[in-house]
Amino acid sequence: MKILKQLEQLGYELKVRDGNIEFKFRGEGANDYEKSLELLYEIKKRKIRAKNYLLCHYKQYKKVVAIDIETTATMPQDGKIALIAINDNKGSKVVYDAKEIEDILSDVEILKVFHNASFDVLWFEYFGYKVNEYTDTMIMSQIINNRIRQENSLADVAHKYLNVVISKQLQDISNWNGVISQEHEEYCKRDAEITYKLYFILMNEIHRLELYPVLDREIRALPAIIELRKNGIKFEYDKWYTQILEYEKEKDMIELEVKSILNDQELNLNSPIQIIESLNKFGINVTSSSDEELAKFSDDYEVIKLIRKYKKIKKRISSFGEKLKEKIDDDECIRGKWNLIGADTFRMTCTSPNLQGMPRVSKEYFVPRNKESIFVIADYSQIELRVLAEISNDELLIDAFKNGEDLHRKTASMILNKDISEVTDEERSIAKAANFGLIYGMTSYGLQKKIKADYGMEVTLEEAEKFRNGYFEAYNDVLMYQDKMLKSDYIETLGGRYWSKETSELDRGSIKRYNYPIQGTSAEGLKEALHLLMMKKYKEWLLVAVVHDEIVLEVPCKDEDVAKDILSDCMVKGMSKFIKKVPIEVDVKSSTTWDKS
DNA sequence: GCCATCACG
DNA sequence: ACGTACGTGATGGCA
Repeated sequence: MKILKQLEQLGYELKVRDGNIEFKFRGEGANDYEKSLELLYEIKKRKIRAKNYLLCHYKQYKKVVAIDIETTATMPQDGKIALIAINDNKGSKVVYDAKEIEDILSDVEILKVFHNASFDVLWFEYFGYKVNEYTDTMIMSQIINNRIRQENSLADVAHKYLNVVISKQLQDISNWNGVISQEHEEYCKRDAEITYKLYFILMNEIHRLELYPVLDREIRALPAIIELRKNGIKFEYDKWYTQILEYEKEKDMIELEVKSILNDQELNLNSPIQIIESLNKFGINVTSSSDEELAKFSDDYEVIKLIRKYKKIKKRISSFGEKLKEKIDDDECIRGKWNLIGADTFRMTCTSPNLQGMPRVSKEYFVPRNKESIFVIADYSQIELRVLAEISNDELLIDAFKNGEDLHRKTASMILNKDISEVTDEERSIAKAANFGLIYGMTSYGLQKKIKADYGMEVTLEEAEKFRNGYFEAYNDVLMYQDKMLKSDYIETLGGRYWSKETSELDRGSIKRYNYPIQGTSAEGLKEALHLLMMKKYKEWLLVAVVHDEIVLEVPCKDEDVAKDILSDCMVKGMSKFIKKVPIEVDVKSSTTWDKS
């Protein structure tokens, strides 16, 4: 038991429970993480059943290495791996061919550390090298600092924790010119060394802040991100383009019409300032050119309807027209740059292009890459409202979901004090706007505007106010939840993330505090689901898109039914890790396009 | 480079 | 009296 003694000295508390030895870092003491890993590996070798729920759960590695690669392009289909540096506690070396480290990459007893693993692992896997057991110092930094888009580059993190300044001079691919110099090798080696050092420092921080479960979940979700980047999704651009040309014609016609009605030939309909000016001159007192503002005048002026339509079509053409062509690879697939932690709430994001924001009308042009395959598409039913039910503990909300009621209809019936069967479709629409808006702090004025913009329905400010009051009278615990969030010093998700004085604080009194636990928990449940899916899916199934509450798989037609079962099962199980008080429901279907229909 | 706007959830 | 639901990414105008 000498080893256990040593672990105790390193700051770990030992407990024997159910025949297992559990370790927990006390938060003080030496906590030499590198040494602890060695000791734990010794224990594992001697077949002592040891379970360390904080350190690494069941994972103990015989060795840790950090790896950094330099590539000739940003995406693997456009280039190759030019240089690989690998570092362990004995120093670093450089190799040019991934083949030389193939055994290390696949060894499940060696932990590979990358800074931004989804980049490096994507490249290795694209060229046929399996990478088992890896982790990511960039993700650790994002989790520790609760900052997502800034200060997480290797240079930033190195500066913060190692107090070293590293130059980015050689980082730009365009400076490489295909020639690798001694300088490049040193640069690459240095990055691997820094990554190695950072791993142990950041791991200590993760334990100290009790964020290991959060890290573990993000790391387990990484393979899904790599899949998304690797696979891409097929897009029938030529067909979409003929549609775009139609939109173009329509847009030009509307533009002429608007100009003639407003008697303003110089008007640029893309300029908010000019629209406001021109409309004011015409006698319509808009204060902004946003759709919500224009909606107020839509019933009274034909020209407003035209402008609203123009803006919609213009958006499609400018953001999703010819610009998409350059994003399409030789195999007709679009590969977005998916980010695992893109939002402050830890939602995923996607850029160039943003595949999470494709317009509904374009979805029917996204198709499986061959005739023998089909999309299996699943999405959570009203997930944020279910998370709200769990967190707020609101009995009415919980009952509604337990009984499988139509929540919007129920909300309308509660507020209007009438039987569910008597609720009209219009009333249901208002309740729907209320359900989605009020939980994040919408005012009665905002509700009024939203109802007009989305459904074209007029309600007075008094009616909206009455609706709002009625909502919180009915769902009283939601009001309690919001009040608690405004005042609390500590805001948390159900998956273990938190905002506090020590990590990062959310503005006191800010209504975005309502949203963070809900959107954050939903994102955590989705990542748990993605992990399960990656374990359970057949290897020929392709993960092609993930949009916050929706997962799209591309599977051989013969697997259609089993894929539906597995996908919805994983989604339910993943989210149910956190949501216990209400059932999780998933709508699943198969389709020859991404169209929801 | 920032702002307003609008695509998605 | 004032401003008025959260989280993103991409675009065009404007300075």
